Amino acid sequence: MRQPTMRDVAKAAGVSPATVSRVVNDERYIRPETRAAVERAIAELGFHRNEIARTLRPGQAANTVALVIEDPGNPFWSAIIRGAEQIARRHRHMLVVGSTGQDYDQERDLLRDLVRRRVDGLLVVPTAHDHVDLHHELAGRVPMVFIDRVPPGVPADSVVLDSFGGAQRAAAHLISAGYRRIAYLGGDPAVHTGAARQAGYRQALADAGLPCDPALISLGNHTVEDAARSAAALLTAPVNADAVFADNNRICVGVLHAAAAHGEVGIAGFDDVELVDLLPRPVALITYDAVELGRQAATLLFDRIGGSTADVRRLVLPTTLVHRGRRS
Amino acid sequence: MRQPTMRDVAKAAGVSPATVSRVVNDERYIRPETRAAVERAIAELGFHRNEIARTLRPGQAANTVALVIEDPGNPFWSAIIRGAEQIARRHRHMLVVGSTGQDYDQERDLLRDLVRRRVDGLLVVPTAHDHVDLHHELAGRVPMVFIDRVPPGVPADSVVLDSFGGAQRAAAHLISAGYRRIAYLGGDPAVHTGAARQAGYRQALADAGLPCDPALISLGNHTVEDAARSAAALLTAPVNADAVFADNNRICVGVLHAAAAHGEVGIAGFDDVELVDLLPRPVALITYDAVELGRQAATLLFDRIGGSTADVRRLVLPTTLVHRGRRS
DNA sequence: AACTTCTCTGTATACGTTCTCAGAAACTCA
DNA sequence: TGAGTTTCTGAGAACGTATACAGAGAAGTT
Repeated sequence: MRQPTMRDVAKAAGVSPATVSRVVNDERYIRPETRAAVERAIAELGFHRNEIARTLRPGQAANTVALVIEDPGNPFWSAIIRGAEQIARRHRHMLVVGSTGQDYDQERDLLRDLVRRRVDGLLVVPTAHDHVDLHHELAGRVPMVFIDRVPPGVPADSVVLDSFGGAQRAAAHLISAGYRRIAYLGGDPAVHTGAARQAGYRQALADAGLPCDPALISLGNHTVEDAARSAAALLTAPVNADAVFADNNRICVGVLHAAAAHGEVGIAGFDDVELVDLLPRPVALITYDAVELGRQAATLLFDRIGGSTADVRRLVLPTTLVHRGRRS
Repeated sequence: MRQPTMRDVAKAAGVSPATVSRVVNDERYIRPETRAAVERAIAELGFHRNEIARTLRPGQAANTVALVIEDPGNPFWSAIIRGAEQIARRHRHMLVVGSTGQDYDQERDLLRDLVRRRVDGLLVVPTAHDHVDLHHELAGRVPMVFIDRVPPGVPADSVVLDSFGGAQRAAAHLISAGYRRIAYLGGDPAVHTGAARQAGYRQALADAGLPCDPALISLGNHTVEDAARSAAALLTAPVNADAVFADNNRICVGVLHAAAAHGEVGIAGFDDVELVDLLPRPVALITYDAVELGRQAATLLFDRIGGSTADVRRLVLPTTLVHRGRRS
């Protein structure tokens, strides 16, 4: 399956490879008959310019940016893909999506591989682990924008959500609805958003003068099933929580499953979740524009690729508290 | 931001570029001190081998396969991504994901771009339009496997779901539950799965001796909102459907929204949908292993990349009818 | 008519890597 | 000690493309 080259096209059209290159790049100064002959040869042979070889020339960009996320199955990340893709397309760049599955080794391999392939820029959701040295090293070699989480001390742009504010508002809502024993269900405590959201939750409790019972805090819930198990435990004796704040959409789904077996339970969560509005119970959710998150990050990236040397920028996107679900 | 090259490393280590290449590729016959010197220089300069240049050499594969899907936001496609990625990783290949958004022009541009970048193979969910010539042309140049939809007449492997059988079973279930005016809500009628599912639905009606009222058929529902509007119309006069079969997960969500405003409505749908099991109404769903779909397709692809010249293979994955939701 | 400018095309080189070839040094075995 | 083998390294040629340079012919200008 060897692909035809410009040399093959040149031979077929009876011209030099340089002329073929000129036709392909639509340059001036080509006799119409020559152009026609070359185009005929291209069509006949089914020639596709080898973009790999083209990129090798100095000054030729790969016209590719990469997005490294955790799991494309989560609607949060896939919305970011859509946003980033919109902007990449606008800049006539190809978007390569890779996923890490929360595994640092995979993130490292993937990022190295992308740099080796000389992508023009990287959009990265770092895994939890603080291997700042890798990010630091790469940030110096290729334009890079961090999404949702910011490795401390790495000089690169970033776009995150207002995790603290959102969580604080969600918890405050539960308090004002009369709940007093509000549990917090989180994922990996090393993830920065988790820390920020837990802090917001604590702040809301403190603002209301409520004590923060450590028994109400559950961390390390990585899957829907983890969260369902943890929530079930928290909602029964001896903890007896009367409400739950879910750190993210996966955890929220797990909590909803667990809560189905209980009566009155206050539920709030970070991230929007589809179909929650049809559930027979009220649920408060912190929502935001995830597509915009991807767009903003990509916009920052292309600004850097374009040569911007502005100071490091840290965007924080606002969140909104919405009320889903219905009183049954 | 020029990246250091092997030449730079060679100069820094006081050896020739060939020796650097040998160290990087971990070849035999290198003096330990030489190796150490080169490795020191690599670390010092932060050298990353240029994979682009490497791929240019004849016989060197890009070690990249691409997956072209419609929309990464739909859990159906993202599950396929996961499956394909598992297999790609196992074969030490990078997986590039591109999306077409159901737009044929984008699919064409994307596929051309991928071929130009000399990916080793393509996993493609073709858009609805029957531009078979493009697929035919590309299938001759690069190993290709079609997922979920099969362009007619293109000599390439494919993996699809048992759409006909699944739809038939779902419709038969609604009939056996006593419903008689069962509506069919579909998307783009040019999509092959849609045609197969509608055929399965009609077969079930025919098997039960039920007439097939054209007023019960609604096509062209591309979004959740489209489906909700269509379903609302079908469930009221003059059509007065008493049940709905939803062609895919997006449509099913729309139907669920519309049905919330009605009393007793029989609902069945193709694809699984999260949280449906917590809804206060029974819903029958046709489920399957979407991750396995991606795995099977990638496995076929790597088999071809490995040089297999077996006859064209067409895998059909089975589906299961499950009962979600609860009687309220 | 001589000169300049414009149009068109080919030759040759470079991009960063791998790999063949070849040569030098060190080791083995008679 | 001499011939053969193994270990190590460098020079140089590709891979497919883009481009600087040069050159030739045509057209325009003085």
